[in-house]
Amino acid sequence: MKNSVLPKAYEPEAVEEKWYQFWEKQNLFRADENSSNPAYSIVIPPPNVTGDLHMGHALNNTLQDILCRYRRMYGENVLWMPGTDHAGIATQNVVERQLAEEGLDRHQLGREKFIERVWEWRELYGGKIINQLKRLGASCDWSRERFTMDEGLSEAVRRVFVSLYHEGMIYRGQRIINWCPRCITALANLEVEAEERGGRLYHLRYPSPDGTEGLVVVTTRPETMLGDTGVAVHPEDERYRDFIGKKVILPLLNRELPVIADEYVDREFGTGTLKVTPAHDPHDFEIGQRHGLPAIRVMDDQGVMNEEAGPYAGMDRDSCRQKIVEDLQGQGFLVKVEDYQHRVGHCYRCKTIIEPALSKQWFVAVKQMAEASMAAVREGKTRIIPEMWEKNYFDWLENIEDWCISRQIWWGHRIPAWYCQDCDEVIVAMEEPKQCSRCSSNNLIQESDVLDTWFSSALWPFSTMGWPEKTRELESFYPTSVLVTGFDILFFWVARMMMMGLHFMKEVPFRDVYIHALVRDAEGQKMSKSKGNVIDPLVIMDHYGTDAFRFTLAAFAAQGRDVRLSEERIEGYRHFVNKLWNASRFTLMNLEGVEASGVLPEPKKLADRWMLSRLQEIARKVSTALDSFYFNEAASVLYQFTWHEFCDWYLEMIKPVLYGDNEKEREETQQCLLHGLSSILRLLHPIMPYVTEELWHHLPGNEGSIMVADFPRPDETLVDRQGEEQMSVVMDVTTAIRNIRGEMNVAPAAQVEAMVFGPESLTSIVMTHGHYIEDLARLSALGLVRDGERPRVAASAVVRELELFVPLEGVLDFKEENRRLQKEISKLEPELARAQKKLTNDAFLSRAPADIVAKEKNKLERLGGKLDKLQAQLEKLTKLSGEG
RNA sequence: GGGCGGGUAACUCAGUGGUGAGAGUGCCGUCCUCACACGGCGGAAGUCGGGAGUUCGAAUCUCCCCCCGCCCACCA
Repeated sequence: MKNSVLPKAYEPEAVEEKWYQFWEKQNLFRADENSSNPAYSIVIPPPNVTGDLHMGHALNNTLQDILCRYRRMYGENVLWMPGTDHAGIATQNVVERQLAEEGLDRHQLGREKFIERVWEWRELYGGKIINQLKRLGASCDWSRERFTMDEGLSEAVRRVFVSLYHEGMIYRGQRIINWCPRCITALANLEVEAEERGGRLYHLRYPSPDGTEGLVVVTTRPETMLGDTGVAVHPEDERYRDFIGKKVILPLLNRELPVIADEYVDREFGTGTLKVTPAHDPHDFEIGQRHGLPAIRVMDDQGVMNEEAGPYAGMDRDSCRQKIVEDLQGQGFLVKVEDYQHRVGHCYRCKTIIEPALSKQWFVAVKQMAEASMAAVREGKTRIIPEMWEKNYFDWLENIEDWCISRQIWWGHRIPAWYCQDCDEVIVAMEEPKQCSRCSSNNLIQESDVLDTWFSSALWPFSTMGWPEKTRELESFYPTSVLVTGFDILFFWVARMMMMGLHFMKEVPFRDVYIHALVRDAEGQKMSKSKGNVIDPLVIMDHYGTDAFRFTLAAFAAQGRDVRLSEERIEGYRHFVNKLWNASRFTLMNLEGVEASGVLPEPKKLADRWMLSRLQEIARKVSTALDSFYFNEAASVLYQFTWHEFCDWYLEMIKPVLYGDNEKEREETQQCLLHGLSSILRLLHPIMPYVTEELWHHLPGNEGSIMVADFPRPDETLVDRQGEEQMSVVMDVTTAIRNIRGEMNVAPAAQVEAMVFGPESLTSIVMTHGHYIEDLARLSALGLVRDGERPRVAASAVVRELELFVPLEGVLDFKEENRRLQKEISKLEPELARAQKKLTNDAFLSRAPADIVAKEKNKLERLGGKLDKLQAQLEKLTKLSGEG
């Protein structure tokens, strides 16, 4: 055996880091904003700086990387814009937790020191996820890496805020918002997760001032009664007609509450009366507005009852609820308590129960922008793929409400608004004003709130490219080609980028939005730390190699489905990487002295013709698949071809030529082999960058990176239908003989003879290319028989119209052969019956398209012929065994 | 309450246009044949969740039902 430069098995750890450094050093990820090549751009969904690479990132970025590498190899000018998100609340929480471990809280530090501390934290840990992305092979243009809080992006944020404010689309208003008493901030509606909970429905009696029974109201949150300023009934509710306009007494606080009539009240629910708490419920707030009821906030920002709560002041909301229920019961106001399932809002960052509360906040009026965003998709300016997500997108935008963008945290973009302490003027500006624009006072205080983290994310496609400057980047790369993301942030991010992009760039931010699945564990559960079912991508990469991992993700990324990751599957694809490795090893062992000629000789041998022809079909399929985001299709086509056509058939078929001494033939085949392998490597590179790069450099004639090699395009001149047809006969005959050998327990090393009988069109193929069959089926000879000369004692088979015989004089097990033929026949019969039934059906004959009928007739004939032959073979066998 | 996705071989999943049910893993048999045992060759294995309908023909289209998962929603 010749020596090989390659080890026997692929060792990922030995090559991955080397090639990543090579790519970076060669500057291959760099996009050229001045290039004249067609541009292809993707902005990364910026991972949180707090983040560790998880399966979601791994899938998301693998898919992006596949697209980018593929397009680059097609000669396009690819920009993959990377960066990270400051992730306001999430990051602040992480650093606060760290402080807590030191026995500190942020208030002790003060705002400035705390922010410094977060920046420090970011310096230390913020790069982690970037390095993990590199490990994954991500070919981002790192020279352009951005952070949502860096100088340029912060300016873009201010510019957008100021502009929207002056357009009247950002305003400040007193509203019921969602308040997280743990994060101590307002949240947008989207940031509240409703969860089904087992709660209680309390029936409370509010007596009349004259001491009579009054009204019974129902509530799930009895502590809010302290903020009640009225009781509402339906105007047409006969039961309560006499109460309207009168008063009832609020127990415990003995406040008089007006009874009002409002159509919002549902007569069917509970008792048909509604306690109105304008400061702690959005509907109540509206009712209060309609009827001029005061709004009394009874809780502070931390969820502790305030002075308005009278005797309950200072209690947290939970113990207050308990105490109130106790007191009401003690005083006879608690009528009844029922168990009640209902949905309760939780903070999406810390899972604390949300408190709806009246508060002055900043809002974006989004209706107009939402309309434009819907129109853009409706008009096809942006495609959402798979299409089913369009519906969700439209539904959300249709029902959208103004977006609360102010957060009472410290980490984030501080709202560029200043309040004059002397005249209450509000000044919104890019830079800090020197004095009040109305009263010239210089006693100005900046708004302490920061912006929702998603506000800056919404600008990502253009802020990362230098907006508001008119940059070459924007000119070349905006709108971006595609956005690749999970459906969990369709509303948070995608819809908002559409709004902002359309508003400020007057153009959609992306042509396509590809929505991929969520990664779950093998049981279909969402991976989470608390469930302990997290599979760490880094561990997987250590264990199986990055390429096997990426291939698995691609193979799993069927559209519109969850991805259930199983390690077994990854292991399977590690085997595939190894298979590719060994195919290359084999190739290299047999290419000694071969120079890459660059020109493929016209292939003459069937194996070469066939392989090259198939390769064109594969190249076509892979491109089509990647163009339409069918990553799994690309992966499976490549897997199938590489393993089961190239390795199993082609490599086996060319061995005699490679080992033989016909130099001319050998050289020709060597060139074809080299071309085949080289093409496979290039086709696989977007999915498996490392192993393909490593192997690429071992092949003769390759100087630079495979990253900049041409992606194979189908070459019509290499398509050889006739060759494929001939090969298919050769393969079928080979398989049939192998089947006989296997089933009849012929020793693998033993050589047998085989002969065929049939029409010349087929026998000529078999005889011309018989050497392949002889070799692959281990035959000592392959011959023709004439009619009437069929061998007596032989195992037999039928391939198309060919009868095939393997004489086994003396060793033929008649029983076994009988069983084998019966099996073949029984496989055929139902199929044949189906075809017969169809063809005797007048309706089928008259209504089905002619080509379908023809096809069916053809099938019947084919199967019928085959069956006849098999039966004849069986008969003969039976007769023979009777004699024997 | 509204909507979406899924239920195909023991397991995990493909099946994009209606016309002969596929892959990987696992399983059985066999072979350590000079690229690869992370391998080769051969084999077994599915009433395509249930029911009805449309059609010449349905895993695929329509309707109903069951089960699983998800999203949205202001009945206190």
